[in-house]
Amino acid sequence: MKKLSTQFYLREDTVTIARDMIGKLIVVPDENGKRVSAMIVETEAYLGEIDKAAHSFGGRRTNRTEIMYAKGGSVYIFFVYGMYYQLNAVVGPVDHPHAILIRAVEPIEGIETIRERRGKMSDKNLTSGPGKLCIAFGIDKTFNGENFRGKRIWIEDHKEISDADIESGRRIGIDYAEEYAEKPWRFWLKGNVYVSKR
DNA sequence: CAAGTGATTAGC
DNA sequence: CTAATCACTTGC
Repeated sequence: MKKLSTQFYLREDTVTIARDMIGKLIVVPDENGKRVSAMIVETEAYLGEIDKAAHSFGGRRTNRTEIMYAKGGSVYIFFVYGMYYQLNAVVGPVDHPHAILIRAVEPIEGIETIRERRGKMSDKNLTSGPGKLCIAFGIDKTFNGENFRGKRIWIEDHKEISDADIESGRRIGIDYAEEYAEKPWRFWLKGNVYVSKR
């Protein structure tokens, strides 16, 4: 399968990109170069300047958010709650600080490696949340600033998903964002068991 | 259901 | 400098 084009990430309609990422395959080779991959089943769009839930709201530009201002296709990793990393794809042109949070994936290749990294955990809990999938892929702060067409991590075409199989709704864990907390900018694959609970 | 954990940020 | 907050997970 082939890596998604730069063009895919450079579009300015962040919500559409979030929807289009459902069904794509994330690949992160392990320490031996073996493919570990998973299909994206849940995403959330964060619309930079205008979105109170986004780290870059109001054009906020700090060490952490700097990478959101880079070119679409860049990898944005941040750390929350003192223990977990979150994987995001920066989208849009330079100085357009939008990003897509990858919230849940379904393991496809290298499941044994994923099970090992996750410890004694039921299969359904392997990658069904943004912090979980980072552990499953071995993603940490050093991935921040990488590119989704690079060697450590990339996204490939995998499966076409029709609109009938996609649901959308409000985003999770951003109740502080007032009117933006209600925006239906979360997308998931209908009925998939790896979609995060809550 | 609530604790845990530490980077990040805003506010002095 | 200090204190509050946080795009979550797990084990009780």
